[in-house]
Parts: sequence; C-alpha cells; structure tokens
Amino acid sequence: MFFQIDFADGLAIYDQLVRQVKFAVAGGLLRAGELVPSVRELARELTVNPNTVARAYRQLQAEDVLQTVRGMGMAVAEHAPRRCRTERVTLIRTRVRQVLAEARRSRLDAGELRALVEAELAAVEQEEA
Amino acid sequence: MFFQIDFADGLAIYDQLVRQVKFAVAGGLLRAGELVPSVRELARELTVNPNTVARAYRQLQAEDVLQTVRGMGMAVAEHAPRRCRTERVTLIRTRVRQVLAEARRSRLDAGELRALVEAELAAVEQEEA
Amino acid sequence: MFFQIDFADGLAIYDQLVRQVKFAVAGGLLRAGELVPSVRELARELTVNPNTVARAYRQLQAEDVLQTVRGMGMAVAEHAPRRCRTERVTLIRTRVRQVLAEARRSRLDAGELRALVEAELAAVEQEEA
Amino acid sequence: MFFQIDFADGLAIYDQLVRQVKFAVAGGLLRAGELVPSVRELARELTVNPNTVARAYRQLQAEDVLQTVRGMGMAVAEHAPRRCRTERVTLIRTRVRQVLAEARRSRLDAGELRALVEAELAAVEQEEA
DNA sequence: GTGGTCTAGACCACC
DNA sequence: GTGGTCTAGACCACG
Repeated sequence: MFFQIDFADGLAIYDQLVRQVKFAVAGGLLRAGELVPSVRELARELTVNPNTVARAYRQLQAEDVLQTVRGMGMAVAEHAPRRCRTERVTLIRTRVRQVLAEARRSRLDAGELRALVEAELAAVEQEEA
Repeated sequence: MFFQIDFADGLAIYDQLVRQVKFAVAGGLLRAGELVPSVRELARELTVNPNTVARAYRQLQAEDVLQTVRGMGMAVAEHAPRRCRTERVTLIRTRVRQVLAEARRSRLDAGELRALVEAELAAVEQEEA
Repeated sequence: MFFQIDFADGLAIYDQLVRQVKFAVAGGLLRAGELVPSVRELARELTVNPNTVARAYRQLQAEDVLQTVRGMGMAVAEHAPRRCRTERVTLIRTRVRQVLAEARRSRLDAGELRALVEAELAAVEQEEA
Repeated sequence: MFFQIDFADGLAIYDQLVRQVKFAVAGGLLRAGELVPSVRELARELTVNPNTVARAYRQLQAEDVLQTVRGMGMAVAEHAPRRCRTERVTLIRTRVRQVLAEARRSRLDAGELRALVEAELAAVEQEEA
C-alpha cells in the first residue's frame, strides 16, 4: 500500500492517514468508486489499531471523501477526486507556509533559507525523475 | 516578546517553545549570558500554563541551551549561540524535507510544487524587507 | 412492492422490515394465508442481502405473524391480521410518544411543537387524499 | 444533569448525546461560553464509557457547537445557541415526519392517526403545565 | 468478510 | 483536574 505512518511525527496517526488518503485520491492512486483497504487490513499493514484507521475513515466520510458500501467496505466518493485535488494544494501550501514562517522567525538569513529550500526542492525533483 | 505559539499547529506547545528559544538564540535575539523571561512572565505573555513553559525550559537546560543562574533565573549558556546556529539549519531543513516529501507522495506535479514553494518563499522575503 | 427501506434511518434494516410486514398485514395489503414474497425476491427488490430478509422473516415467524407452508414459502398466519391491527397502534403510538418526549425535553415551545406536528399531519393527510 | 440515555433506543448513544446537547443549548439550559460537564463526569453520570461521551463531544466540536478550552474542558461556542435553536426544529421535524410517514404506510386510518397524535400531544402539553 | 458501536484502560499535553 | 490519542477486544448488522 501507498500509505506510511511516521509514529514520531507529532501529528496524530489518524490525521496523517486522513491527509494521505486525500492525497492518494488527489493523485489518482484511488479513483472514484474504488474501494479503499478495509479498516482491519490497513490496520494490520500499518501495525496500527483498527479503531485508529476507523477514526480516519470516519472523518473522511464526514468530509465526503469516502462513503460506506454496506457490507463491502468504504469507497471513494463520486466527486472526491476533484475536491481532493483542490484541497491538496491548500493542505500543502499551509504546511509550506508554516515551515517558512518559522524559518523566518528564526532569523535565518534570507539567502541561506532560499538556498536550503532550493536544494531540497532540487533533491525532491531528482528523486521523482 | 518574539515568541508566538500556534495553538492549532498540532505540534506540542512546549515543543514550539523549545524550537523558538533555540531560534532566538541562534538569531542573536538572545545572547550568551542573557536572562530569558521568567517562567511566570512568559507564561502570562503567551497565555500558556507556567508548567508548560517550565517544561520547555527544563528541556532547554538538558540540552545545554539554558542554564540556571542562582537567584536570578535562567540564562543563555555560554556556547549555546554557536550550537543553536548550527542546529537551526538542521531543524529547519528537516521540516522543509518533511513537507516536500509529503508533497511529493501526494503526486503533486513537480512544476506546481515548485511554483507554490517559490511563491511562498517570495512572500516571506517580501515580508522580511 | 409496498415495502421501502430507509438505509439512513438508524433503525436496523431487518427491524424496519419486520414493522412494515406487520403494517402490511394490519392494513390488509397482505391477507391471512397469502404468501409473502420469497426471501430472494424481496431481497432483490429492496437491494438488501437475503440474510437480512431471512432474519426479518424468522422473527415474524417467531411472533406468529408468518408461518411456513411446506414447499410454498411463507404465508401470513391465520390470526395475524387481527393481532397486527392491534399491535400497529401500539407500535405507532410508541414512536409518536418518543418523538414528542424528545421535543418536549428540547424545551421547544409547546405552541411551536403543536404547529409543527399539525403541519406535518396535514401534509400526510394531503398526500393520502 | 439534564441528559438521559435510552440504551434500547436503537439510536447510537453518542448520537442521542449529540442531539440532547444541541437541544440543551437550544433550550437555554447551556449558555454560550458555559462549560459542559467533563467527559469523565458525564460518562460516570450516564454510566457510559468516557470514549462514547468524547465521541459525541468531538462531533459537536466539528459542528461548532462546542469548543475546547485548554485544560479546562469544553464550552458552548459563541454562536451555537442561535444555530441550535434553528437546527432543533429541523431535527424534530425530521423525526415527526418519519413517524407519520411510517404510520401512513401502515394504512392506519387518517382519523385514527390524527386522534392518536392529538391525544399524545395533549398529554405532553399536560405534563408541561 | 465488511463497517459501526461500545467498553476498558493506557499515556500525553495542558491547566 | 481537563481533553486527545491510541490500544485491545467485544458484539452487532449487513453481504
């Protein structure tokens, strides 16, 4: 599976899952109507408690990203891909903004910050290629 | 004061404080030997519980960033500025790496990601000017 | 068919079915001795799992509303109509009582509640006509 | 306390709680800014698991009825009373509609239904006086 | 097999 | 003391 949890992230596990499901939907890894891994299966894979996965799925359901299919599991909602693609940019931008804001408050030299960010950005693009 | 807490950040408050103190030291806002605000004073300013500030100070003391001055409070340690300047880059780079990694896993288009980051970077530099 | 399931009702599906069969018998839509739809047929019609229909029929059999007819399926029991007519009022009154009790606990103004109920009652009578 | 759970209601406990908190806010039993009973206290009173209460509170927080006050508990949100008063009518009307719809499908005589409802309504008004 | 609910009890951050 | 998160394990309804 394409989900991975960082147990030392500080961010709650269910929250990491919520984000990653949205990203998977946004990125086309999960298509509209497609069943997501079952609560139990995903919990086993991530070595996480089923309740934790269930909580993430419940929130995704409340946000109309997932919907339950009786007796079958949970599926990506009809219009979720479009909305997730939109939200993806927002979620990432917020994070980027937080990091840069903190960096700026740390009085790191503007040039040094830019160099650092450019380097990491280049590294990411490298990996992608 | 130059500290500011984001209560909705997900990151623990004392952890935000630890980082910001280190950054203040790295950035020269707090110099070696200088007294940091008292637990009570800072707690009042940030509308945070004194225990939370105390916990942050305790951790900073354990990391030799702060040291107690008998009868006076806590002061920035002798060699803290140099070490904090070094650590600052590491702390920020880690964060940058995290957010870019997440963005990449979200399959956000490389160009779109770069554009987004450049825009935010420019915005930060603008504010700084 | 005269049954309809509300999948978002909160009430268990088999329970809705049990009630509706009783009501159909009470209302004369199903007469004593008449065969009810087969489990499979009804399950298909309601897009419900056969097990669910079977469970409802089992309970109705236990309550002597339905009885098995060897080789034919299940039929409305001899004295079911009379008993269902009696029970119908009880079942409905219980529900009415529940909703009014909740409304009262909510401190909704008595006049407002009456107006609301009268309006809905009129609407129902309208539909019926 | 003014909450009471019906363990045989069919409706989930946390859902009953969500409704009742909204009703209490709508009815003025809980005012804006006022702290609701703590999770642990309410759980004890209702002989329900704290997680169940927490789940209800979490949903109420998501709907902006409650908000957490760090270290203090949860309080009724600023504009919750107005919104709850509005929602109260909707919630009750939905229930009334469900009951009457079922009654109508049961082919209960229109006059008989009206008589039944009027009787119960009168009973409720009597209690209130 | 699936999700939904509930219980029980742990640890953490915060007041 | 407070809420927030997580674990573990139970039962139910549904397919």
